[in-house]
Amino acid sequence: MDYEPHAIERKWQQVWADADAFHVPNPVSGEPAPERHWYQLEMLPYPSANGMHMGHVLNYTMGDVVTHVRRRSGWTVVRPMGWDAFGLPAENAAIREGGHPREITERNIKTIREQMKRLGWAIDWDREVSSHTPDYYRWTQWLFLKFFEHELAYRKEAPVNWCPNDQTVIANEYIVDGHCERCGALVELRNMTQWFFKTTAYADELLEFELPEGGEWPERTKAIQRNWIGRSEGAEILFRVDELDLDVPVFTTRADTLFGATFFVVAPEHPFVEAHANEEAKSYARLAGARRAEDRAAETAKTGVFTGQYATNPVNGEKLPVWVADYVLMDYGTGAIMAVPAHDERDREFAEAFSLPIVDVIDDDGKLVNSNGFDGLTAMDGARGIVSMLEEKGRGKLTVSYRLRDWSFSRQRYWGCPIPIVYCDKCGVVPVPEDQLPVLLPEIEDYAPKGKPPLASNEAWMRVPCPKCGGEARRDPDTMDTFVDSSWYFIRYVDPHNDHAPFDRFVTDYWLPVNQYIGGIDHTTGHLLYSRFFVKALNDFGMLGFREPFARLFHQGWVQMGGTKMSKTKGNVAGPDDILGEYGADAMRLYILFMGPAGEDMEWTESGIDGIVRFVRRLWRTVHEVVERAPAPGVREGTLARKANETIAKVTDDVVRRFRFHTPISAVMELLKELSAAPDAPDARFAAETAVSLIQPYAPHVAEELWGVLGHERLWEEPWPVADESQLRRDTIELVVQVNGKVRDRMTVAAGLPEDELIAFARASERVAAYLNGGEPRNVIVVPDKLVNIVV
RNA sequence: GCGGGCGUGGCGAAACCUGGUCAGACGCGCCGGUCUCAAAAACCGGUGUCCUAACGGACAUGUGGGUUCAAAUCCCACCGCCCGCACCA
Repeated sequence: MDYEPHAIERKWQQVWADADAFHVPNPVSGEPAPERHWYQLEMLPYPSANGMHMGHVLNYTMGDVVTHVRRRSGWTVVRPMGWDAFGLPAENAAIREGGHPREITERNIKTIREQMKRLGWAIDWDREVSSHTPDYYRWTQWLFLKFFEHELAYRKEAPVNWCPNDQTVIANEYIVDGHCERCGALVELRNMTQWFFKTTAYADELLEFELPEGGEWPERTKAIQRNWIGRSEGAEILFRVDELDLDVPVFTTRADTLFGATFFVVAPEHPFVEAHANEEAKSYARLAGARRAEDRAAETAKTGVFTGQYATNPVNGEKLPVWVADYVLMDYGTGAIMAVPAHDERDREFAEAFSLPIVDVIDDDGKLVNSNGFDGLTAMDGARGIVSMLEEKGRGKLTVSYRLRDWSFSRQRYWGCPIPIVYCDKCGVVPVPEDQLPVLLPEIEDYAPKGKPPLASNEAWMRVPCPKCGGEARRDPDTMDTFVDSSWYFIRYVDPHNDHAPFDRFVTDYWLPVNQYIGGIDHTTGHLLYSRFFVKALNDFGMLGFREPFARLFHQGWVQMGGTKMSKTKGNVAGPDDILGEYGADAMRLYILFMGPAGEDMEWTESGIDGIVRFVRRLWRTVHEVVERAPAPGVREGTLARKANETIAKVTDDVVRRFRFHTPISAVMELLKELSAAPDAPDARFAAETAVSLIQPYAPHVAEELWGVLGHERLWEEPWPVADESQLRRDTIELVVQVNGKVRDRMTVAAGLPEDELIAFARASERVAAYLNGGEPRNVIVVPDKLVNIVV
């Protein structure tokens, strides 16, 4: 019988579906639960119009291998799937091509779901959720209300990117070189009232990574998050503007250089400018303030204007001119700095551009000079001394500043989760009561923003009685950032049908935190950080029993084409359909994992697929040959059996401990090579069973079929093989004999010999004798059962 | 500038975690063979570099140094490449 992948794959996919093979029910409260349970999760996909690309195939196949190996090793594994279904691409497609974002999204979901099913992944489809359905976003809204209640969601004015031509807010992704990608107009900043999550309230804890037991995150991911949070310790110091009887605080990490401050700078957006600066400074600030920080930073030359005011240095009473300049950022520190041109590169550039004085206060040995009583101190001691002196006078204190900003999640778009808030002239900001959730996303005709969010044009939807006073009120026309949806999907996954709460505490206590999370490193400062924030907050609300969502984290490498990451705009996207059509799912799955280490970037090429196809055919042919020619089953000793046991040990260790997915395939290839050379050996049947069993997580369809050929059934439930330790031991070993660390001979000797006997063997070697030249060894090193090194 | 990572054949890579078996498993490609009228497929064999007719030998894991009886593997420095952040005071 020939190997026909498509027929086999259809057949087994149907069998698994009929058997509900990968569905895992939730534990029932009060009943004893299985001890070893595992939550296997890969980042949920966005339902793109192009279907899956190879990165998805890699990602989910890896998760699938882990799922199968864990399941068959006695773990209860939950492995759900869902859709990050809101978001801009579908809305833009609707504007461009007509249709409704929902229809577009659901069509895409259907396509990808079918691809996933064709790939035969062991997904518990009963748990499928999609963020755009009312029974999901109802709970997104409910959670938002909890954050609002706890004052972790709040409104404030903040600048957004605004395209003056299209009259719309635009996302960073759609800005190219400071211009609107669509129309080319220069993007401006415009202040709007927006919703924020108070992520900064958790800044210190987000730095901690107190992972659950067995948890491990890549060092680089933690480094990126730490860098993003950007904690720096310094001091806040008050400078007085005597004329105005006003204190203006600055943040500095270099209080030791305070005596070197020669001028003072505030950011263009600093309230000081509008209130106290001269006209020239005000007009400079207005212009600068309308430009995006990225554009401001792109300019190398320093610009700024003197405000006409002077601030007094609290340590020496010197009057420093107050400037406004766009190199000072409003949203870091206090938005004002003391400028020390002698010891700060940016301040120096500015001082040189505007001929401001430069005073050295740190000498070449790093000691303070020109600093009154502090001369001679090290920088650290100087800073400490200066700050404590100021503290006594009430003019300064130690403080910490963060780079992390609160998370702005208002989006002036249609295709997202409505914000369950109404605005009442009498009552102000009023949350929609829980029993009125969900606030349904209404059907509208036109998604194009015209100076206001699309929902704002829907008068019937916007007008709503105030939940508090019953008077006329209006809804919030914005929707939520899709990262809100994905900040808790992994919690909903474990209790997806719950219709009286977002999730049940008993169920989440059982499954969560996620044991193994797999996804792209590009989500480090977005989704991964937001999810950690959500979990910490929900824990503080008493809704969850843990504080970190993901115990182990793994990032797959990029599948690239032409040296760059696949992307639609570059047109270098490859999906699985061609390979699925030509060679089937098993070949696709094996091939994507065989390409190289899953954690490293790889260049997509089909050039190696032949090797995988040959391997599968050879497995097919060999198993059939073994069934015909090998004696009855039962023999588990011999050369092939030893190799089989070694392969079991290797595959298991690689997948479970090392998270390596390509080397196990090599190992099974080796086993198969030896097996195909002796298909009639007494232990051939055991070797064949082992090869089929070990390849099952990678190629479940053909493995299942061959398992049947070998006379068994339900391989997906078959216990994962365990290496027979007694078979791993060898009676003889190859003794390596080195002279001065170079291999000069090797010989087969009995295992377990004492050192002196090994030395005797080594010295008896003629080849070794030739290198010894009759001299006496200075030293002899023996590694039992391995080698003898003779040093002369 | 700050932070993280990677350098091994023609190519993807293995061995690095846990120092020890002439480094290069497994696969691609290439070369040769079997089969065929021929080709493809399939199967078998070869394939780091250099010297040699051969036997055999020398060299070889980005560069330099260190630790060690022994280094691709551990440590340090440098070079090259990649990624993240960045006028963050």
